[in-house]
Amino acid sequence: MCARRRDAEGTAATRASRRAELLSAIAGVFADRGYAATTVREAAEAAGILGGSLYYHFDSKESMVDEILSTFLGEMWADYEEVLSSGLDAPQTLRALVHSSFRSIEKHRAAVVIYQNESRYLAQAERFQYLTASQERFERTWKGVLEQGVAEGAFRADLNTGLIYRFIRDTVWVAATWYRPDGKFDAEEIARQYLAMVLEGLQAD
Amino acid sequence: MCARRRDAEGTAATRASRRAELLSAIAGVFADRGYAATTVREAAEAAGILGGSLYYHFDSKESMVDEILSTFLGEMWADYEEVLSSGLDAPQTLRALVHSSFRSIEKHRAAVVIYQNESRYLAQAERFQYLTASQERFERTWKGVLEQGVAEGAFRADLNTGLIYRFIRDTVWVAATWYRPDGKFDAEEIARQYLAMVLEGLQAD
Amino acid sequence: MCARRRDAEGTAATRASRRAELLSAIAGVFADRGYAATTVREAAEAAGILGGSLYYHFDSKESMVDEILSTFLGEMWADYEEVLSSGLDAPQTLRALVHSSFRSIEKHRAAVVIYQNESRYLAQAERFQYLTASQERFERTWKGVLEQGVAEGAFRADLNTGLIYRFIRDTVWVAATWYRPDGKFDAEEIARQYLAMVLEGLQAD
Amino acid sequence: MCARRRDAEGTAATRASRRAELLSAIAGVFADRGYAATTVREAAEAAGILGGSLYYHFDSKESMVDEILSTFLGEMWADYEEVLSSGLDAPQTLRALVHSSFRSIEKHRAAVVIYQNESRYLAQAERFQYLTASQERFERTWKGVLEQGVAEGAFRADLNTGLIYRFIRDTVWVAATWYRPDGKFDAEEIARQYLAMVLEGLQAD
DNA sequence: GATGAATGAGCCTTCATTCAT
DNA sequence: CATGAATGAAGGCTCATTCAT
Repeated sequence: MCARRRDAEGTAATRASRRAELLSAIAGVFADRGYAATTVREAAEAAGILGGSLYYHFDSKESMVDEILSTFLGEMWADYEEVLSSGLDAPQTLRALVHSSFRSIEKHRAAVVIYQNESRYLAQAERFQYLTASQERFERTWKGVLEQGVAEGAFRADLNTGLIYRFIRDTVWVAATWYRPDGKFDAEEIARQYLAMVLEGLQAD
Repeated sequence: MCARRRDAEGTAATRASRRAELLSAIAGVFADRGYAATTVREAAEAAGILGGSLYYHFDSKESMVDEILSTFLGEMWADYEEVLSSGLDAPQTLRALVHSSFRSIEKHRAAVVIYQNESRYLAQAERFQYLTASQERFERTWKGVLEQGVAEGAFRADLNTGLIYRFIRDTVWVAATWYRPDGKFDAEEIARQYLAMVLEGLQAD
Repeated sequence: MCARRRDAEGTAATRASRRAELLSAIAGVFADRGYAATTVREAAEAAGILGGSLYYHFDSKESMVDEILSTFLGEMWADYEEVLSSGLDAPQTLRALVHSSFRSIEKHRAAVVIYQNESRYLAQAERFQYLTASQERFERTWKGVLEQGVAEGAFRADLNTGLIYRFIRDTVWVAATWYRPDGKFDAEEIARQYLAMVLEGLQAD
Repeated sequence: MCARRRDAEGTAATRASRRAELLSAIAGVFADRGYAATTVREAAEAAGILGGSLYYHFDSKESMVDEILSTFLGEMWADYEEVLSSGLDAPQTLRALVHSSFRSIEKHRAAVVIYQNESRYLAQAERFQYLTASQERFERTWKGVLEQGVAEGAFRADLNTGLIYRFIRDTVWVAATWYRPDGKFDAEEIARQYLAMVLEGLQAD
């Protein structure tokens, strides 16, 4: 059949899914080679089209990362919110957040890698102010949980929550760097082992 | 004496110290803005000279990072070797390595950040093969300590050493990202708290 | 038919002719100002586009000369081969080669000038090894003809063929330097006069 | 002895000979690698000093070639003048000029090569107008000899003197390109063979 | 006279972006 | 929607030149 197909669901849906398709391919290259080091041509090639053609779908290279990152952060915060509004105690919240984080990595690996590697650079631009905002919200959230846990007597009081927050934050997100969906462990198992180390310690008793 | 006098501190020494001076400034910008995102002009400006002048001292932008990274890795491994050849048991070794690492961060903060952020990109080039080699040596070293600890009965046997290695590696090095020499905690204190978390766990007993 | 129509003259042909068009303009400037002394911007300007645009068509400045020279040498050797395989005797071969050479100059003036002026410099690069090879083949060919002529008793035996070869080679190619297509003489006439001088001598009998 | 030597002939002479010494080394590199392609550093290295030091002796890179070329042309024209004012007939003059030219090549090989390769490029600058002037004087001189020879009945009348002049000019100077002082033939022998070819022809009688 | 560090203009090249088809 | 040719602003790097020592 020759006529260009007009999807039953209509143009809008088709269009959105095409975007998602393109963005997925693009996020992959951005993650693998770095945002700055990836040329638009390469990104386009990964998506199966030519450089110029990407500009039919996106305004600029920047708007590509933008959409990748904001989509990821949107979903991540939605998941986090669900956890935080469930009325769990501090240790349960911490466990749930860690699990949620590793699940995010599983689902948005490329986006997390980009977030991890390019945030600081991108955050210089006005447009990416939301990255800084997210960062701060992240810090408030986690420190809140840790402090609450200390207050509840569930977590040790002799450690600095600011420091511990940083350790946890880093380990969790950097995991995206080495996580492979086809590896030995799935997200749940990684989360479990991570929590065992962080909560109970490495030491044999 | 007839020959034109070469100062006792000598050309060689002067030159080397000038290099170190430049490199220190350059490492700072590379760490802050990213290697790829930093222009040679910017790096030079940070060193107080003009873009072209850097090429009197270095062959290329690449050779600048090269020197920054290899110097850092050289010193780091020298310190690691000292620890590893001291005949300590596994938990002591782990503690000593963590302390050594945070001390490295204190001394070579910029280099560590660069190492963290640019390694994967740089490692594509033949010239930076030593980064991959260092990475592998790092993995062997750490996994060795962890496995020995499990064998000695000092560490829990129910956790995967490969996973734990990664968690530790990431947290330690990523710390360079947020570490500020003038911050609340010095390297020793950070190492102590980190070890407390990792070895004894966050949970109050 | 569904596929977007690719004109019969086709993309390939269009592209090739565009290349040839650009190359012709570029060869002109390279010949006039020298390869090293010509900037890419100037070359582009001569082709009616901007500096950067040339890189859509060519990999590098070097690959531009490369294509110019190898195209010329390819055609020149094809013509030479035709002469050499015609079974002519030495004097006839010499005459035919000279005519062929001047015809080459007429057709590829710019390329010949470039060949003449830049060969030694370019030949330093691996990529231009074929220039040296061509040079050697050239020497073998011409000395062969001269020696055969001497053996046949057609040429004087008291002159050194190596020297004579060089005189002939130089004069022929350097002619590209002053040859103007709109000048008083065409390639055939120049060849005729040149042969008269070289074969019969300047001296009135 | 330590004190810097003050030559008996005094500073001026010493200075001049030092210049000549430097210039000779510089001319060598310019000839071998091309004027544009040779860096001042390389030229200086060939002279055994550092780049900056050359500027004590010369104003600029340009003034180095300038001095090389004008010195050569000065001597060459002096020799030519001697020939031209000797009252020889045309064939004898031609012979003498060719011999003089090959002797110039023998003595100023590097300068001749530079003259040959860079003239056209350099002549663009006001400062090198004398190259064009020399060229024109050269043409007048040679065409004069040829025309006189034709008038005297010594040279064939059926050849265009303009063309013949060019052939001779080119061959003679390009010889500098391949002439090696330690080669099989010296300047006199090369001149003899060249004249044999050009005057009597290649053809066996 | 010579050194070596620095300058700054300019070169080749890359690449995000545009736009006619 | 996609193509491919072109744009133009940098970017890394080179190099003639200067100058304090």
